[in-house]
Amino acid sequence: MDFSKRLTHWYLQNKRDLPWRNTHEPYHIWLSEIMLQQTRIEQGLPYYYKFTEAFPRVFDLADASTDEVLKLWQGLGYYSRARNLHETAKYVANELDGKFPESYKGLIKLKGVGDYTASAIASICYNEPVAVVDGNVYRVLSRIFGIDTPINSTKGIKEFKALAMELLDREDPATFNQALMEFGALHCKPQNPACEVCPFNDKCIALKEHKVKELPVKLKKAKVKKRYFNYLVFDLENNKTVLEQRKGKGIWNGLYQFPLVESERPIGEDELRSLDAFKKELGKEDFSVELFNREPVVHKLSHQHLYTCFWLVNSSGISKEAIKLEEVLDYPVPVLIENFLNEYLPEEYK
DNA sequence: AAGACGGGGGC
DNA sequence: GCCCCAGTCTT
Repeated sequence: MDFSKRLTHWYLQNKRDLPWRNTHEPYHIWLSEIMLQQTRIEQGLPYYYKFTEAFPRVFDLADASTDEVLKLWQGLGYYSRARNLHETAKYVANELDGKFPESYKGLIKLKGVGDYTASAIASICYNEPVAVVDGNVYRVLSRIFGIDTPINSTKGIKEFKALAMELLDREDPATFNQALMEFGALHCKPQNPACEVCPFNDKCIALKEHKVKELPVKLKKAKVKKRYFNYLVFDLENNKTVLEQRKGKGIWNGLYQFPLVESERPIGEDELRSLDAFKKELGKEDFSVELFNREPVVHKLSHQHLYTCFWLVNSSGISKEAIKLEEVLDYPVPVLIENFLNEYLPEEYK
């Protein structure tokens, strides 16, 4: 029996019932695919429900404010996805009359849509014969075919895409693509794959050569950097505080946070007061500073660890623009800030 | 070609 | 502590 037949047979018996599997509408497929980039289905699912309820049509998403979109995206990570999502929604709504491009070629021009997502939408919505290659596909194909080319090398990316295209069921690319990914997610898992009961265990090279645990091969990534954040939590009279929007290319672009003073290493109050960045925040103001957390909060991102201190600053006549404390939770903030607010804010604000 | 970009979960 | 997750964009 050929590859596609075996795979599809497995899929029809084992597939999960997911909300985006009950539609071919490009808006919903696109939404789910953007959300699921580098994201587990269990983590993305609640967000899919939130977005489809808040924005039933692409026009609704286009009409929202960026802050509104980011607030709903809060906690899902990789926030450039949310900004690109919003920009593409506005483009599709306003320039394309609400209709998504109907081919891989057209789709891949959209912001936030790369080879994987364009292939997924084109195959699922329009039955275009283009193969998806996500983390699941790399793992399944590298094992069954015994391919040790690094999956994050230029050569590997081309090689796996070509193999997936070759295997693709041209009659039903939508089912084939989803079946291959679902098989990787549920059966040919990173750890403890179910090789004993695998439909491919008679031909899997990795199983035959005892290389299941070595495949796929991936080039190692840069090591984690440590950073030291000092947030100035202005505890202004009348229950107000100060938030600033992060700008630029770094993490959390577009999200809000307390005024930040970054340091080279952990510091105490005297050192904090001596930093130029701190003086810039609090020039000639009359203020007191009190450390909120005895031990730094360690917030771990995949590429950096943030050692964070929250300093409660009591300042009179501050020149910064303050917002009411009850409005703080309306702003999109990093999980690090949200966690602090949940500890710090009085109950009546939650 | 190599980094940057989040947060959560498995072991 | 390290790896992975329905990847994309920038440098």
